[in-house]
Amino acid sequence: MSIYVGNLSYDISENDLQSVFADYGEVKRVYLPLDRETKRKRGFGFVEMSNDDEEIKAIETLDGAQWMGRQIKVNKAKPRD
DNA sequence: GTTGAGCGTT
Repeated sequence: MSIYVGNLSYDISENDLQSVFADYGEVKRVYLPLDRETKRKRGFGFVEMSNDDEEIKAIETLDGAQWMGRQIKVNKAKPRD
């Protein structure tokens, strides 16, 4: 299972994301997709935790939280197609 | 500023 994190500042890094979610459990993977052509950040990212319960807890706690001056959105991510 | 990649046979 993976987590979708939206409404992020374009100024954050994968390390920033990892730091936030690491507070709820071990972060297995973090990914900030860049625009395939411009290489610029798209304002959202993905996080995977080692433990699903901690992952759910992180989603519930961080969704709608104020972070870097923005109210972030956190949800269970959909698998890629 | 809201759902990731690549051009390959795991």
